[in-house]
Amino acid sequence: MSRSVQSPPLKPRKTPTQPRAAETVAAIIEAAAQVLETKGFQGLNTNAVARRAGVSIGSLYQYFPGKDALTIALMHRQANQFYKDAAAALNEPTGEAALEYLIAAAVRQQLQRPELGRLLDIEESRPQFRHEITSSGMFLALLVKVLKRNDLPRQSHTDVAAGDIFAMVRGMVDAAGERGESDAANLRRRVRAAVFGYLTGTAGQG
Amino acid sequence: MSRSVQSPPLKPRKTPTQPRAAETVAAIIEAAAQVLETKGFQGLNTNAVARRAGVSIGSLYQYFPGKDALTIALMHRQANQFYKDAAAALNEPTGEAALEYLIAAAVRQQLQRPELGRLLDIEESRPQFRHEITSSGMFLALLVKVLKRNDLPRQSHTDVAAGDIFAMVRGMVDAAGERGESDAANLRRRVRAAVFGYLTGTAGQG
Amino acid sequence: MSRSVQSPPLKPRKTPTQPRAAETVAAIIEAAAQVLETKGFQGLNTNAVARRAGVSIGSLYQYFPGKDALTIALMHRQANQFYKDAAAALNEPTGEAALEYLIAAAVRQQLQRPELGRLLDIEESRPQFRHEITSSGMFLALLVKVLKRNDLPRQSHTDVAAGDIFAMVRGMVDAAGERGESDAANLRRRVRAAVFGYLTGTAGQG
Amino acid sequence: MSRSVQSPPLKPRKTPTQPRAAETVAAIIEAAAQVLETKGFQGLNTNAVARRAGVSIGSLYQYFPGKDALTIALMHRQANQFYKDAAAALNEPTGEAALEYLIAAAVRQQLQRPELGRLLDIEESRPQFRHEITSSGMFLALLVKVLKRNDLPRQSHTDVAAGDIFAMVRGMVDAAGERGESDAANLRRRVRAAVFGYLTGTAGQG
DNA sequence: TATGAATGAGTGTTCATTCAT
DNA sequence: TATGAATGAACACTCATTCAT
Repeated sequence: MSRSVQSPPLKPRKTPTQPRAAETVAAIIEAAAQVLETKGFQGLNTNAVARRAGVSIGSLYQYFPGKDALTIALMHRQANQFYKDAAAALNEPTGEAALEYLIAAAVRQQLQRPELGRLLDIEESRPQFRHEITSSGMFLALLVKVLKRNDLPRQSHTDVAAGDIFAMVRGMVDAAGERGESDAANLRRRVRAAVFGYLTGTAGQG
Repeated sequence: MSRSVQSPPLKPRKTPTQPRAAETVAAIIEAAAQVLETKGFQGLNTNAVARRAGVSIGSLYQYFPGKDALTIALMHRQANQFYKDAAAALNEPTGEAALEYLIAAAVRQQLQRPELGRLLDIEESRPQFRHEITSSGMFLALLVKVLKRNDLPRQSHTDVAAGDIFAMVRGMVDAAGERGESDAANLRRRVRAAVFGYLTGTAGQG
Repeated sequence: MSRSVQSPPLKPRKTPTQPRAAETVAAIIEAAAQVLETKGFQGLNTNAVARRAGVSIGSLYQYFPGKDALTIALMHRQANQFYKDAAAALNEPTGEAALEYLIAAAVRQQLQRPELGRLLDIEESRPQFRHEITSSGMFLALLVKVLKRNDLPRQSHTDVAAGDIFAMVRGMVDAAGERGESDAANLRRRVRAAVFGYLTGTAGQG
Repeated sequence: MSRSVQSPPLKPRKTPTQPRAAETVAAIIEAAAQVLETKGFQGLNTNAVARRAGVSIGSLYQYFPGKDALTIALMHRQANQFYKDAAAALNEPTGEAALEYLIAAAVRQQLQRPELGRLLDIEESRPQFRHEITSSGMFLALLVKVLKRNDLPRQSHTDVAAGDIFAMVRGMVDAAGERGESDAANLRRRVRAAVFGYLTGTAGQG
């Protein structure tokens, strides 16, 4: 029939109760990740995802009300994964250690599946997705907390600094992943240099 | 017919010699820019561009062999514009001044049409476009030259440093544009802090 | 991508200027009529209509923004056709003659393409179509005018009477068409009996 | 799997003997009625019916071999209900009283659940359902009997008259329901005027 | 050369129906 | 027997591209 008048649904359609269903959902999300990695945005279509997941297109729509909801689910999965790792930063004794941990977590996440991370970073900026839970959102939130620690150079506008640092880090790790870098330690060192250099250079200004 | 299976042509179909044709080409490219800015990737389609340019879809295809060629032409236009401004950096007496100039040029370019710049930065990473002349390419090339100046902290791998700095700067200015920042001086100052902090922090390592 | 957030468009997409386009539009509408007649509501799909019209699905969507718009165009075509015939009723000297003319026009319209008329009568009651110009709407509007003539039995509520008569006539001619009746004169006579019987029976009450 | 290519089964799959099953069947049919009333034809799908009935889709298919069978069951339920009321018309002493009773029953039925009645009237005309037991069928059958009574104006073709009257009445009560009328007495009066007016007007002709 | 009508492969989504558990 | 996960044909609609005029 005609198009829906409703705004497109973004939330999962049903929470799978049976284990089989949970497997299906996970398989679909992972398939989406793989399609995105290998075929890019253009190749990411619901039929391709269903095919790669080894399920029918109908099954995909049992659990995701639309293509966007699928993308969001993937974002959430990545955000969760990142958060599990990165949240430990808050346990570090010093701000410096916490910030280093956060950088390390970002590098780890990115070098694990570089293309996926890069493309999801791009997706996150689409208006439809602005308010979703994302790895970037997690990163930024943790960053704001860490930057308020005493031992780090005091910023006049913590949120601006957090935004800048987030953007720098994301830019650098995305680019590194795109170039095929795999030496995490090396990348970590360079990102640290940029971040701490920024903090020192902006301290007290503003 | 259907979309070509062959690798589609990316070069302009004809170089317009008559002034009338040149105007048409320019109008189409600007229309593409406006559609991209206002409607995003999804809204960027050849019919919409032709309509906004005030030409028929047939005319568009007279000058551009396909959608990608149009995008590339837009990239080239922006790259040229940027280069005209940024190339003057090489005339600066010191490396520091040159680098500052380059940063300023990047900030200028970005704050002028933030969404356009941001979206084109994304487009540039698509495999089809990897080898095209882009603002980013210009920026990176100039950066490599500038970083070799004597007065800047020596980097063990100039190209890596250039890549990092380029990524940082792009990340920061794109994010600033996305947030709607318009204070160029302020942004410039923060980017400078990041860049020089990075250079200092990485100098001699590696 | 995802579904439109707009309410579905019901108006024609472009008014054809070239004669070729006008032909195409007419062919599509007639094809819709034929598909509806032969396959019913369930068989009325855009692909089938395009196929029967001998045009591509793309052409159909050049002129009609959606399936509903196509149905509406068909309704309008039938309404126009009916109105051209039925409006002459107002020229009749007496109310009785006018009413008879109107009935005759309704019978003519219905026996010409009975199934089409019947199915469109049903379609007209769908909420999406309630405010469109339809044969029924034309009929009802003319009826209201005619019933106010002096020589017809005065009704306490002209609009109610018009509604009733309209419903009776439509019910009878639809049913006759469904049964395959083709004797217009006979049907006309029976409808007349019902209508004038009603008018006499309700006159002055209310 | 896909929709059957065979002519689908229309009869209930099993006659429920256990009271529990009978309840389930009744719940499903009532759910179908409610979905039809609230969502129209478009919203009437087996999953929605099962959900509203509070049973699984699998259970629905235990009792009904397909969607059409469900619709038919609903038609039969309404036909039975109508018949229980309307059959008493045959007990009336005069044809006139019988006919009035029949009209009253039709009005009652319609004003009780107007939208349901209207939509089922439409469904009944679909080829798949032409030979099913329906309220309309019951009405028509009773009408034929009543019209043969002596005291009513003799019709040269009783079946044609019955068809006409049935169509008039159905048209009027459906339209009244659609308009939201609830004054049964008033509607009854107008329908009576139409019916008796018709009988008088056609008497002896033919 | 310019126009815009026409094309059709491709994509998102629905829903009747099946069947393993 | 009841459940609900899974299926896939079918259908609405888009958009890059071609070509007759």
